[in-house]
Amino acid sequence: MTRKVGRIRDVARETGLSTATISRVMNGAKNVSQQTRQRVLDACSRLDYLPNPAARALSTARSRTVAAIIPTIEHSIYAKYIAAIEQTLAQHEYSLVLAIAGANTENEVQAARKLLGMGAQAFILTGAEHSDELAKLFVRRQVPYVLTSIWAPESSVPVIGYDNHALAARAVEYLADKGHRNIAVLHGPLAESDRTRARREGARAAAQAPDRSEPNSSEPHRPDLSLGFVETSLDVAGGRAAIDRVLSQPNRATAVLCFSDVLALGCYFGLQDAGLSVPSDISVMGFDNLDWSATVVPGLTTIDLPARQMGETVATQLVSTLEHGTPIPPLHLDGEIVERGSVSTPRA
Amino acid sequence: MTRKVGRIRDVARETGLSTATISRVMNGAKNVSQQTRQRVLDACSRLDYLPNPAARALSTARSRTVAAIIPTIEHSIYAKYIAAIEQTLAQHEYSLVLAIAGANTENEVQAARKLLGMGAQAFILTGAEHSDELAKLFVRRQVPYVLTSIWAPESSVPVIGYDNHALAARAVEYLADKGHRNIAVLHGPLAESDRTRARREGARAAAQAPDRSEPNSSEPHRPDLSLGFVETSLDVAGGRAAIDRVLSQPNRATAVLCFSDVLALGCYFGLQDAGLSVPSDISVMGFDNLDWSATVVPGLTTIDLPARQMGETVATQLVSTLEHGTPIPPLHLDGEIVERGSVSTPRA
DNA sequence: TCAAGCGATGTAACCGGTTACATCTAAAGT
DNA sequence: ACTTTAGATGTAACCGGTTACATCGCTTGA
Repeated sequence: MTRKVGRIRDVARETGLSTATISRVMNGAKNVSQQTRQRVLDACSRLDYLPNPAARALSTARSRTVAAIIPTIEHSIYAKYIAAIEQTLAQHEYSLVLAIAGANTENEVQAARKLLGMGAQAFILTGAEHSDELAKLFVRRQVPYVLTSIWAPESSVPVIGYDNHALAARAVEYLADKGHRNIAVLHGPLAESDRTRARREGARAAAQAPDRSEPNSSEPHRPDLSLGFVETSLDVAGGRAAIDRVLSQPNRATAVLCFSDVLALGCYFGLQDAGLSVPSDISVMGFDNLDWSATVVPGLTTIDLPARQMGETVATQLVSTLEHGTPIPPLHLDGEIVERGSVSTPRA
Repeated sequence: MTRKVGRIRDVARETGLSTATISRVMNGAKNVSQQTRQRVLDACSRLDYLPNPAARALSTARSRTVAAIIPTIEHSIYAKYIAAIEQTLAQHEYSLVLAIAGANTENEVQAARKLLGMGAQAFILTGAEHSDELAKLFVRRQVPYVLTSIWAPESSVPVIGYDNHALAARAVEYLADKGHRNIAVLHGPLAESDRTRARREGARAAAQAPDRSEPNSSEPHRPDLSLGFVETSLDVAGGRAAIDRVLSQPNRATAVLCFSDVLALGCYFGLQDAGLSVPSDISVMGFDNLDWSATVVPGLTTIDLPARQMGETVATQLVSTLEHGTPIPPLHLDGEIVERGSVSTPRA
């Protein structure tokens, strides 16, 4: 039985060179004659040689692997983000190893251990809330990691993301500016996501902020703003169930702010069922700007989260830390309101 | 400067044992005394020792890593599938490395090369169409791989998936049984997906099949069935654009079969815009059974694809090949029509 | 003509585990 | 009492690369 796969020695034998030279060619070292290089490359393709990654990783102490631990992949916003990370890493010849940990911080630690034991050189986490043990694990091993999808400039760990608190506040202000005074806020399970909690706090803060309008303005004062929060499951069905609760409340909201476009889609169908139309009967605003939110009828006014950009940035930064030791600066990515047809001024 | 991370030697020194014994404990070999085992485990946690994966992979020639190359992740159906793979692999202490190759077979070969060069021990591919070079690569290295999301029992490579041709045919038959004779079929780019082409062929075959109904039945004959295909982009916007084309045709279809729920959602909004209602004016049928398809109004009648089950099965099979050399049998997973409210008999 | 310098290549130690084989001890069998 | 056997542990070769250092030959300048 012959060897399954060529080793560097085979290439060395084939070319009559030493393994050192082969290695130099494979790694693009410059001090190899053009002629030798070509001879080696020919032999490599003839033998279908590919360097053994484990051996390479062992002697260089580098695996070219980055790990991401995410709560779930079954949410388009994460999918977009993961795709961006993967593509960017691929450009640098790095691979992405994925772990899906749910919202459980214990799972996360276990996943991290597994991924470390698989050779991950850096970690991408989501959100602010993690087990202390996780941080210890990374620090002890000097593994770089970054927190994403949040913004916390004061954090001692690099953070790359958007400010959920501020964006939610901006959304509330936007609705208030449109004249809404009674706003229902729909969101996913609070216990599972610090980002959701940050958004909720941001919305609350905006509602309680002093009026920004001109002192003598005839506009009603912002402090009149009343917010009702509804917690539901983070999917279309959750949005649909939640809107029913909103509609059954005595003093009905004139606008619904959903902390995910997915919830907003659920609202659309719930409202359609109830015979109400958006935005003339009730305004709906989303969060995420998923790819379909421009297509629904009416187009969904929402907050565009820079998911793709976040993925690219994180990957780029991590690669440059790994290659050159560059420290990772905290990076704030801005979201923006994209106005479409689902929000109007409330009817008189 | 002290060592960053403990090595097996450190544990050996700490416990006064040899590295062989430590290794035995780490790998759960049975011929170690209970007492020694405990001593080692204590030392490991004291030193925060984790075996170096590269060293381990090098000497065992096993990386505990499985690669999946998928066309895109930004499609819920893939997300579900990937999640299932990851979870199943995790249960067996394997990791998933992901590459997103688009529809390009050249990309795929490159990705495979990269993943091999990263230590992937097995591959999960999507669809039937791949570069010959890819197969050569795997065969030469004796890397097991399986084709998914399709069904091709005669294939020489293990296949685990559903039969796109048959399912599409079943969908057409279902609509025909409901009385539809003029059906529009919406699908994504043909060039990008052999699965789409298989579905299209299946639909065509069903339309041309001899009538299955009773010889003396008063039902019109199946051969009267007329099918119109519309190619569009595989997203909600594509569905919406396509339905406009369908509506503008002279002899309007009474039912629209979408080869993805995502397209169906686009149809819903397009039809809403056109003032038509589902299913009384026109029936809509999907493909995928995404999580929201039960929630839209009316509920979407669609074909449930066993994405989760497929992911679990593939992962399980691959692990057992890697661990015990079990050959992978071709596995056919069935989809099923889930009836909801979006299809009715055409109006007289 | 010769030393210095440089580019191309070879030698061999090393990365951190695994494991076949050797060794040792103590219990069991005769 | 003496061999056999089995269980626990140690020794050291090996996995397949990388790379510091050594070597060699040729060019260059004094």
